[in-house]
Amino acid sequence: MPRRHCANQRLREQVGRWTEPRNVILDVLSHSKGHLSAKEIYDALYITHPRIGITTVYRTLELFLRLGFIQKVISPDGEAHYELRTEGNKGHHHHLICLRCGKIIDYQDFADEELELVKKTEKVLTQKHNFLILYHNIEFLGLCDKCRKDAGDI
Amino acid sequence: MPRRHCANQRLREQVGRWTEPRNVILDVLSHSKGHLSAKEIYDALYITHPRIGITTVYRTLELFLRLGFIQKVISPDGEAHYELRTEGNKGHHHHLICLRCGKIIDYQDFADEELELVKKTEKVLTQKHNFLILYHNIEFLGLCDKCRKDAGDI
DNA sequence: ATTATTAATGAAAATGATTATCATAAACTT
DNA sequence: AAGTTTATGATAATCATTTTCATTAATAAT
Repeated sequence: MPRRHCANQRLREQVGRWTEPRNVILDVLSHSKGHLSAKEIYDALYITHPRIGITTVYRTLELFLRLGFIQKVISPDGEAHYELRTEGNKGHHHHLICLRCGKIIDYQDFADEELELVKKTEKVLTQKHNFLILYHNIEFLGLCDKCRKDAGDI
Repeated sequence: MPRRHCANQRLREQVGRWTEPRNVILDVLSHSKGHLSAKEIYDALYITHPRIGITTVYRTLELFLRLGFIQKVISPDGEAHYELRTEGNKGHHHHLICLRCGKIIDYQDFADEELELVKKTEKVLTQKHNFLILYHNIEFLGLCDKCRKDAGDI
């Protein structure tokens, strides 16, 4: 388990045993900027750790999700992609998703208002629906630069 | 094809033939508030139109999506749900999604700022990434009222 | 340290949503 | 009414994700 987390009692309990596969999978996630699918993680792993099965990748991603280490983004075709969540609000970003090729672009240049608005909205919703909000996704869907050009056949 | 659309030349071309299945599927969508999965639509149909196959449901949803009649929301487990898109901004809403049971709650009480902010953000993003934004999703993920209570076993 | 206990792993099979195939049927055209 | 084209639906294929279960590795107990 990453050093910054192992002091956290609640996490320690949920984690159970911190194993090599978990270590390596976290490593792959932290050394790639993108939003990796389970398959992509498995492939990246396979080079150095061919013994690690894709089942473990799925199980580990589920664990990391529960622990809040990562975030899940589902692309338009329904495939799940995962990315590391950064500490605090540093690195927090939203997504631009291309409906044609599935490309995911991050953007981070929020207006200051954006964060405030989200906070405010969360508060209202929490009260009104008694919903415990853990995180949010904001995504803009459309066509990316490339696909705009060769999108005659949509 | 719904009367308000049949004057639209571009739509007419994309639609081709307006058939009974398409009519019925649109009907199911417009008579339910929720976010229906393909299976749910198929089941609803089956009572009155057992001859309509689930393949047609999928194909028709894809068509409606292309035409902009409906919107696709993918739940945390990756299953797609579809809902009618309303004219203009009436009925525009965002989602609260429960990570445990997958329940989707709509909310519509935006701050006025929300719409403005979205517009502003869209403009910035369009310019910066040359991305054509068609629509956006804002969703808050967490635990719903019910699941908060019996969530001991997460 | 060694053994016992328990949790994590991985191979293989199962699941389940979505897509592709293709022969048939329905809708338009002439 | 006959011919042409498009949509349909049954079936099979695909593909991401889950389940199952025997094996292995990590922690606890001795």
